[in-house]
Amino acid sequence: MKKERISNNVIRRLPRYLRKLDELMASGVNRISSTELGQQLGFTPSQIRQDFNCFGEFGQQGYGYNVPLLREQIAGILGMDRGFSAVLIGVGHIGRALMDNFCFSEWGINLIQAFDVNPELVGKEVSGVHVSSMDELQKFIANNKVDIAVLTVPRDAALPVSETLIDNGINAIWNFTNVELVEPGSPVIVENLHFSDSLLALSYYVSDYYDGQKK
Amino acid sequence: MKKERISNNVIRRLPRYLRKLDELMASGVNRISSTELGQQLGFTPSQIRQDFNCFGEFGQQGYGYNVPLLREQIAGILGMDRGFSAVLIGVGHIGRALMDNFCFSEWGINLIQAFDVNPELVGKEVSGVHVSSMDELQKFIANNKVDIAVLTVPRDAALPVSETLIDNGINAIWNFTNVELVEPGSPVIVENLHFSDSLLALSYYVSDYYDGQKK
DNA sequence: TAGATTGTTAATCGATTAACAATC
DNA sequence: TAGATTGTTAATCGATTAACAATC
Repeated sequence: MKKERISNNVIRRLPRYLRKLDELMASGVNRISSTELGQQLGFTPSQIRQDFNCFGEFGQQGYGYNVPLLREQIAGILGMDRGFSAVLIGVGHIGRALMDNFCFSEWGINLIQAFDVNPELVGKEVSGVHVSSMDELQKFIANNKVDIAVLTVPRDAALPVSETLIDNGINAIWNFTNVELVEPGSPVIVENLHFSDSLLALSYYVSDYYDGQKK
Repeated sequence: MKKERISNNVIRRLPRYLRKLDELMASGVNRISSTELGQQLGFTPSQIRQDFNCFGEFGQQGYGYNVPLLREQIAGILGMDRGFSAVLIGVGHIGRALMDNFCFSEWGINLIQAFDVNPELVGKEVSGVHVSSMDELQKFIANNKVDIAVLTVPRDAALPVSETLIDNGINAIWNFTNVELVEPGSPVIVENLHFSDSLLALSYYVSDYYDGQKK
């Protein structure tokens, strides 16, 4: 695998490649060219070849790409085979939605424990995952290898909880709280899923569409 | 307002500006320079000035930017004052999480109706929004101005439901299904919130971090 | 007026696209 | 061998950063 710094743009495209390749595999396609793949994804063939070549030579001249092989390569690059473990903090609506419906293991992540303040939830199992009291969070992190914290607490709890996590050695947070958790330049890896940012971008494009119609 | 095509990168930064400005207003800050704003957001002052100048002259030389005024300008650009209406399809876990916890009105969107196939939900109110049968979806769209459809149905229903929506004139979809809804080049505005793509990007950065440590 | 900070042009940097030799 | 398609270099395009005149 090459060592040059991979741009964020490339990283963001990898999961889309992965989903498309899964889809192709499911429909029995074993081989695909960058041209065909580009048409299906809306990318140029050049871009696809450049993207893959960031990580090595996955194709074969005159043939194209072997779908299952390429799929495995990309899964490896994304760390899906590393057995990362995650804990979920905040078994509210979104937390529960993730536990019940989002298949962490499909993406190579083990959700090993959940935490909540609600005494009615503590001690129960939700979708096969044990819910512990927030009081036990620190001890759990200290005694278990936890690679990722999924943060689904209410807005007000976001900052204090994230500070606890970071102070106890958590280095990566999947953030659903719509709150910026760290200062710019922090070494902690925070992946934000800011629903409102997404909705506002949509709102902009809808506005833009209506404005275009008027003319 | 200027007319040049605004790049997607700029659009994606606008909601972050908005959140930061709300925060500044809440703490009573009335005026800010591009330098200070840049430090707080991790952007360069140049970028901030370029971004704002896409839409007009919002600042004042020698002074900086008026926080409430700038906030209003950005809210307007994002279409928050247009009174867009939305319907939500699929009152499952994620749908419910949005209805109960996500404040659509805070972002200028009116959630006017929800739809589900489950007869136990149909006719009920969820967080003040009426849940109708999926059978009534077509009629409702025909008889009401609906700007945005929030798609929170299970994966299998994603494509058929989105086709129904589009066939009935829906032009913008906020997509939580982790499924690509339209072909590349479609005129329909789809804003994807692909949880798995986000998690995999995080997984990549965690892998990358561990690889860096090893050396 | 002097100082501060924008608006805007120019320079740089990086990402995408095109082209083509290498090779299966 | 001929055809296809990659890997990779070069060209283009666009986005970010720097610089500075305009001006509050």
